[in-house]
Amino acid sequence: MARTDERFRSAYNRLLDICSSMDIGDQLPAETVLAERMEVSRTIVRSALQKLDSDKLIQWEGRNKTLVRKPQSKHRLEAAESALSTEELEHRFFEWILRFDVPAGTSLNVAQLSRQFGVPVHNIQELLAGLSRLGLVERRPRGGWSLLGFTSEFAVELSEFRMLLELNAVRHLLTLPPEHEIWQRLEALKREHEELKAVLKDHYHDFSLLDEKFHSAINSVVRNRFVLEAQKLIKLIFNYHYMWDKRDELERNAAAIDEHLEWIDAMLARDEVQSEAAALRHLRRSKETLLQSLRVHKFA
Amino acid sequence: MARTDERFRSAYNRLLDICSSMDIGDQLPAETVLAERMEVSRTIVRSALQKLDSDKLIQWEGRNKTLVRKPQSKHRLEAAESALSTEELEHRFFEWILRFDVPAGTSLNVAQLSRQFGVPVHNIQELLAGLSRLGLVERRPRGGWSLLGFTSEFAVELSEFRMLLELNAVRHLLTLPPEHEIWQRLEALKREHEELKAVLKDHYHDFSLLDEKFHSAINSVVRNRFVLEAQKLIKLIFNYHYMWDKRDELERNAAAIDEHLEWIDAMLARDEVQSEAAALRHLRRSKETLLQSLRVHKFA
DNA sequence: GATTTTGAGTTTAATTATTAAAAACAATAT
DNA sequence: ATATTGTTTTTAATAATTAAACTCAAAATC
Repeated sequence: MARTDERFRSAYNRLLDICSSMDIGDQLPAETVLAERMEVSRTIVRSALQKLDSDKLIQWEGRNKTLVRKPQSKHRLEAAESALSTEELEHRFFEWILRFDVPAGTSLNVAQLSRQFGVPVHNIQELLAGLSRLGLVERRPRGGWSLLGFTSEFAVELSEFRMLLELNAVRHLLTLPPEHEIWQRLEALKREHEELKAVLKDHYHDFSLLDEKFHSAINSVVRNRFVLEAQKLIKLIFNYHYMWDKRDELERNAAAIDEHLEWIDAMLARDEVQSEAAALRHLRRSKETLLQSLRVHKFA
Repeated sequence: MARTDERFRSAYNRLLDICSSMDIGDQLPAETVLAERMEVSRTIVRSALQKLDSDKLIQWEGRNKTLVRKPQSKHRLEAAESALSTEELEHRFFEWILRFDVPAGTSLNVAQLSRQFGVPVHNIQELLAGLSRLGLVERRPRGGWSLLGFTSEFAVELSEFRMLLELNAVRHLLTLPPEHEIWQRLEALKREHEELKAVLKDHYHDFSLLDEKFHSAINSVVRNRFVLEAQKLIKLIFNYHYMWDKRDELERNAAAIDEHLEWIDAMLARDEVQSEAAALRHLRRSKETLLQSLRVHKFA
């Protein structure tokens, strides 16, 4: 068979809803109106009307579409569970790779991944084609794909790229006028860091959320689609590593909070040199942590 | 039907060549050896051998494959002209967009592009899936794709991203030791710029090549897959604009050469402040040129 | 008579089915 | 033992298929 009639099914159900809100004997609006309202083509509207007619829910003659009886729940068509969206698929793919430490060089095959994630082969193809542009996977000469990423070189390069982007964000941030909302956000973040620091022993798990919030704030001052796209990947990878590298979590988070605070203070003082220095210190340590967690996993 | 037997046909022809270079009564090598030499799977080798056998060109019994008679040109299978490679396709796609000023928001349809470029639908799908990751195209809700890029915002963001990357490269370059090969390359580039400047009136078209060479040299000191990937796109777009924006080409190139020379001199003098300033001056003007050429094309 | 709406036919595109090709495995000959 | 072949299984590219969108002419309504 060819494409699914999922679009038809959901449109039909929406049409039932429209019928429900009408009285028996009322006329349904014109095909074009329905098509517009339901955001589908007239073709779908017509086939849905046809089904309503043959199910004796409406009487359809020319442009008269009279509601004969109110639809009941038994009339609804069950919608096939919607497949994962592109973003969900991507998320689950990374989750799989990071959680199971799928090693670089692993050959990926489309059919197997398609089964594993319960999505059409097509979607996997597109995902891989996209990731190949980020240098994460590679098409092998005689068909098939091969996972490249998540070697330590990858982590180093990603970290360095992250430094590049965040240092740029910091430089840009320091040129913003005092009335810019970022300064308030930084003040708030400073308070949140101090609050968490006070109760860290019992809440050190909360840091990863605060960490993301902080870095997002810094990066938010740069509006650039290329930077944004890169940050998506960076966030994903760093976050996953935070999630399961549990060694010395308390100590690491305590150190990170102090580094953040230094960094925030330097920015609030509009001190360019100190800000960059503090940013570098934190980003370098972050890179080391990522690298170390990769090593630990490799030899675990 | 499913996939073409193009691979088989070309393998068969190559096998005929091998037979031609042998004498009647000779034995063909083992299947694995043939497969390796011809860079195809044994499956193909075996089906080609089968055809040779049934065409009475060889006698095949177990591991004896005896050449019975020499193949003639009539035995050759005609091969379908080979399709474009992924990179060629990408190149031609950008060429089309930039040359015909395909406006942002244009709906792209896979079947039509497939015909236009003479490649299977499949390849177009993959190309678009990849480009969607760069924010150049977008999948539309009701199927199909839509071109996003090449608005002036895109040009601005691309230019700014380029600045970010090249300034980073400059900073990194200045930390390299005197024995690094980049310094010789810069000296050579300086000479080339001066030579071209002397004869610019008659050879101003040669600048775009030198320009690419110069920027590639600067960027070559950064080894990072994300940076590299971004630079591919940047190079492509800037180069195309150079290619057909012919207004004031002589003046623009003369100015650019002077900017490059200032920049090179500052780097050779290991002057960090001057290098960055010169780089910024050139990159800012470059951005303006790109923007202007976009405007001109839009209202032409 | 102009406009809206419908009917029918055509085109486009997503997905499945199919087949070529590759890979894996097992058996046999050297 | 090792090299080679025979067989089976798996994978991936593409053609066929069908849902959905689009187009245009005819008919109905105002």
